[in-house]
Amino acid sequence: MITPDELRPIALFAGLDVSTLAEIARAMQICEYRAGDYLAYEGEHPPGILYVARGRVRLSRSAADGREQVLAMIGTGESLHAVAVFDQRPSPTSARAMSPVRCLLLPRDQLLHLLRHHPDLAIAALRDLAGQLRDLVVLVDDLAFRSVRARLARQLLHEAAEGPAEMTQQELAERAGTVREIAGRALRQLAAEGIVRLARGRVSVLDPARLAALIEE
Amino acid sequence: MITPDELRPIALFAGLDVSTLAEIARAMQICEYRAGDYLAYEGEHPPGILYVARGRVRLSRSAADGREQVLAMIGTGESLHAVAVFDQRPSPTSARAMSPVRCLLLPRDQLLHLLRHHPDLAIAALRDLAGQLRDLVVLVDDLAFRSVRARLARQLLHEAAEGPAEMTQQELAERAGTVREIAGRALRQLAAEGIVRLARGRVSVLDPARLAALIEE
DNA sequence: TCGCGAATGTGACTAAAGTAGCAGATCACA
DNA sequence: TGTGATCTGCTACTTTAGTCACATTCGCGA
Repeated sequence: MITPDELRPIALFAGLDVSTLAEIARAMQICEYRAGDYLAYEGEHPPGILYVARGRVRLSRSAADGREQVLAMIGTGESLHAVAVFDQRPSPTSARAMSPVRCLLLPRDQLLHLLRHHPDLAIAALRDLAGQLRDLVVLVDDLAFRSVRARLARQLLHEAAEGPAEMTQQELAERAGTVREIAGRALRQLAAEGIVRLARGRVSVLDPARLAALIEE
Repeated sequence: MITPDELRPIALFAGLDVSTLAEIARAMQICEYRAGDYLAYEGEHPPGILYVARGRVRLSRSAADGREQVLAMIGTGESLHAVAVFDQRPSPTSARAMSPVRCLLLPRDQLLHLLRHHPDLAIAALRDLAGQLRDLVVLVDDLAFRSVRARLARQLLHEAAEGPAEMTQQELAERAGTVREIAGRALRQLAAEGIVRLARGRVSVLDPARLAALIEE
């Protein structure tokens, strides 16, 4: 059983009254995943929207030859599967838990029912999708115009905003849309320039300002 | 003055009753543009959603060095500016008329008012945004995994579905996310292989099947 | 503390795409 | 009809990123 309190971290539901929250809570189911589990694969038809209550999920798209491009990292309070649920076509992305993940599933029918009776919720959902669209435009911009070095800089700034980024060079490479060797070389150069410090499974940003400047070539 | 009839081509409004259509029509304003005009630039705050009633609009994103990546071509019945209108941040894209364009502007306030009172409209808008998101995922996939040749093949198939594609190599290059010289080379090779025929300002597809095969490497 | 697996470091090579520069073709329109 | 602008063709060169094949290092549990 889900309590309305558990809906609090989900931005979409902020500002709803208690009885509506209770109604939503009743419609939802809990899904738990271990780190590494796939929540869903490309091409599937998800049963409803998933809201992440705890943990981080990686949305990605894979090529025939096994390469993988990370599209977004979904954190607490954010949603998954909106695209496929709203247009009722196969999901364009795979989703994988990068840590232990707790999700709340809102089945499609119940979602539509809620949207019909709570216009503010629909408008909040529109804002949410608009944000996802904006993020993807930035990704396209990155892939079309920027070098690996610049993309790495963006990832590092984003990931190491507070405290060092705890991730392998492999993972960092995939987020930046490149391969391990290239990411490693770029990182070592950044380290040589005194912009970052490297350790096994960790990158610390020493000079955020210069890193930010690198994003714009 | 806009008549409800003019709203017919806009898929989003299909299925609404006549009085609602009249209400929407009253709230809208007509905007006309000549081929080549910019409807809006990156970073602006659009006053509302634009629906294309006639013509084609190119959404693009430009780099500091002048390169341009086409994000989408918007045709009759489709919408513009949804992202910025819903999340109230600067528009992430520029929009340019590629032919004489007639648009209907629905100001933000009126849009929100309509959405609040017509839940089906909100759900249709969510479906619309979901479709845009799906298209962008395909674009990311293209940029991350496919060669210029494959991207060109996709553009050609899409654009020359019926009749030859009437566009310059420059325009084709921008849609495929590359530069003129590279697109030209790839086109000449396709021509040598008998897959397309080239003429000034025009590309005819001779062998759609082989072209389709090229998309998957 | 041994050893294994994961993570990282490196160099040589290849491929793809972008850059530069210019010539020739074609079109629109004065 | 000619003339400037636009579009296209072509070659040589540079850069960036990806591939391959190993060597090395580190951390942790047996």
